[in-house]
Amino acid sequence: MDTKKVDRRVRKTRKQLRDGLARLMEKKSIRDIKVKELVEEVDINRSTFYLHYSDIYDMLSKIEEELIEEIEEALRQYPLGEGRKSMDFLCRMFEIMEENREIYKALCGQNGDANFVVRLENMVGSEALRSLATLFEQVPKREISFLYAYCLNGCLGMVKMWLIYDGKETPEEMAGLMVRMVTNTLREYHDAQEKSAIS
Amino acid sequence: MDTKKVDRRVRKTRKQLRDGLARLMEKKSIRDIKVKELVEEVDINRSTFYLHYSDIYDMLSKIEEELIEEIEEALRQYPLGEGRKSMDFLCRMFEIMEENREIYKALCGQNGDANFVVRLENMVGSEALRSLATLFEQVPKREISFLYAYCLNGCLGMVKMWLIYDGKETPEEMAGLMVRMVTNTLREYHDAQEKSAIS
DNA sequence: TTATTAAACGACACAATGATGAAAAATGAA
DNA sequence: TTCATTTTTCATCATTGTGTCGTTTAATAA
Repeated sequence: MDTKKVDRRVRKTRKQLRDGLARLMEKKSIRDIKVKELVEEVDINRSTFYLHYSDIYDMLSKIEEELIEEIEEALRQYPLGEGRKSMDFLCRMFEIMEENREIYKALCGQNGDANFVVRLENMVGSEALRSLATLFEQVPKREISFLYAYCLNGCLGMVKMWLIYDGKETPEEMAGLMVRMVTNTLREYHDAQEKSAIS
Repeated sequence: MDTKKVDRRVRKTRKQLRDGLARLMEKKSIRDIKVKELVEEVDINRSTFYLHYSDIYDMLSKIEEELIEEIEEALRQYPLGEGRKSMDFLCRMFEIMEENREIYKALCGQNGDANFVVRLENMVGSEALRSLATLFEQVPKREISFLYAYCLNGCLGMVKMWLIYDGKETPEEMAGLMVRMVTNTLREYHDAQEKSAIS
């Protein structure tokens, strides 16, 4: 990584700002966190903030970018395909989220950023459910998008629940539970497929 | 209703402001809509805005309040219980959302308000899934909250999909599809229940 | 040690906010 | 229609946060 190449001072201030933002987001909505407030929280000159970000939302979106990137890397590492691979990815995803639980909690919670959730959804969704593509062939065209939305948002709901209520479940347990949920939802179509395979 | 009791001027300005906000929200995120901008959009004096709302977010939350209230009324009208009642409520809910599709789209979409979605979720969720309480008895305690989160967020995902992509499905079709999805998800537990009833 | 780079500092014009009091306009009730 | 009431408008003001700059100070990598 180019992590080592960045000036220590830059690393330090970015970390301070990021931690400070997470701290402030626990207390209040991002909508009324001011640049001035943040730099006072972490005791950094306001000019310095503008050296790194153009405003609070720019900063937020750059943090989100890093988080998304981390998940994308996991997707590359465990390219989805057959069952086992999906589990591996999901486990890794929950691990990543556990490591950054505070910021994920803030972003996915009540005062969170709907945009971030949508981005997560699109990225994971388009990949994660691709492995179930064959199942979807049995679904009537008109229903596909709703079935897709149902499963995807359902999974995201589980993630949110786990994040926000500080769930003690291990990444493995969560991944297993999630796969079971989706499997149940798709069983109807799965059964139909088996039937048509027999006849 | 006290709708008639409010001064015509007040009704007029509130409506202007509300429509103007919806118009602005199509173009940009609520986060950078300014009071000044809104009052210029609808050609109303800035002081007048402050006569009604303390700021843009106060205005938004009051609009949300009205929307929530409308759904709550539907819940009172069709108190959930057994199957048929749930369908009636869901149909009515989709009707309400269809009538206000633009504002719902804005609030539930990418630039939407996470807080509003959470409120919808809590209200509908706590009521709508109560009717399935008996089914949930069969679910292991540890899994209940995740099953709940999965179903609830899955349903919400369907709603969002329908709103955002201007789904042409009728409220009845959507309600039916939604019930089917949840039923499928719960089938595993439902079957277990039947088995245990036999043994 | 030294050249480079980042952070701090002070200053600036600017935009939006929120509040105020008084004048003008619209309204509902008689 | 008239009139008292209420809302909206208007001009003004102090306040706060924004974004940008040039300079100085300090930390860093080599």
